[in-house]
Amino acid sequence: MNGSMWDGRDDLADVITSDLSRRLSTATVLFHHAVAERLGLGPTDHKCLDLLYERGAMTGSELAAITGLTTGAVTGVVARLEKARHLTREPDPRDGRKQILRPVFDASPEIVEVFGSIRDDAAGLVAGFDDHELAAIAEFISRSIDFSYRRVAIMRTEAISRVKEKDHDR
Amino acid sequence: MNGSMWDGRDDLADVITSDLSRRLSTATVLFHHAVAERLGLGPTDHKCLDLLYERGAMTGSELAAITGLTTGAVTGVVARLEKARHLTREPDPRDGRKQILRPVFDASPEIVEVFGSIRDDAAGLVAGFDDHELAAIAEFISRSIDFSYRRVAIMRTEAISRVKEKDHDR
DNA sequence: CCAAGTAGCTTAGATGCTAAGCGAAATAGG
DNA sequence: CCTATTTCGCTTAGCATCTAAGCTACTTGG
Repeated sequence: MNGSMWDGRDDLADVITSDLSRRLSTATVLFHHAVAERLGLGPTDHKCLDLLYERGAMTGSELAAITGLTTGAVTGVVARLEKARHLTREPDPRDGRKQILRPVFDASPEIVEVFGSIRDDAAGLVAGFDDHELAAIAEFISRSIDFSYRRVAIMRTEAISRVKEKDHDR
Repeated sequence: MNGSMWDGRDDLADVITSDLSRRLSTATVLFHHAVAERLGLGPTDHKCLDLLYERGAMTGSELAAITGLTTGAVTGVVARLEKARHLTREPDPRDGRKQILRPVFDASPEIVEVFGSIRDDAAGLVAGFDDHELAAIAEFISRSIDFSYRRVAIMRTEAISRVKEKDHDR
């Protein structure tokens, strides 16, 4: 239960990939949901907004493709986020069908308060590590990000080829 | 966009806490949701099941406290997970009101297939790191888990003291 | 035994997602 | 230039799931 009783070599690697990463995943999902509630957003809205912050402006159909939502759901997400002033919509000058969704960065005092406090706390995550250790951590996180998106893509394509196989033991 | 062009000391720490952790968070949420869909579960059901796997058997009210769900929502979650054979319910011999929710570990071939493939892929996450680097990574993940649960607890208590302040610009 | 607290379930209402289909705009082919 | 196809975002109907409130059953303390 404490965090400092590992001994072996490959054991530690296994602990990271099997146990720690899984626990971090669950904790992250809970955290993400709590932040969404704190901001008055649903989890889906928060997820979409995060993607807009990370990747910059994009269209609704891109957002649907990344999140796996239908375009109908994205319409609702965009309408709520726009009403709450978290994004703006502009028509694409080169394609009249598209609308460019642009995240609003001049955050409200509400958001500054929440994330300011979080950011201060987050400094403790990297306290005491030297450059070499930080580089290893950064590399691990980068690989984890790639891993997640890679597996999401694989699961989506599997889902397509699996089509419909429902009512399997009702 | 590539993952190997950092130079400074504290810059790297900032990149980890501000940028990389956030991107990992978003990727993790998408991943978690995709796994849930792959298993035929909703995101909430999957989150609860993960908690049961991690922490072992618990009661419904504990699950509600950890996830922030109402007890009514937990009732629905438990009913669905039980029907899908992901958990069993036993009455608590010492308290007739409680029901002990026990996760089922003899997973279906479905689950073995999904997570077997994922586990093989995950081995690449730690490839090439030495013991020292792995220890740093493990420590960082442990801190991140603690961080997430700590901030969730803080946000929940803030939400209580904030009570009702709705309809703020409809 | 009775009062108060706790655990889980039920109900009503609201929200948000999917699936299917629409019109408008861009592209391809003749 | 003109039509056919594709793509984009929106609308609608239906459904799943969450919250809030109240209920019953059980436990605990006087």
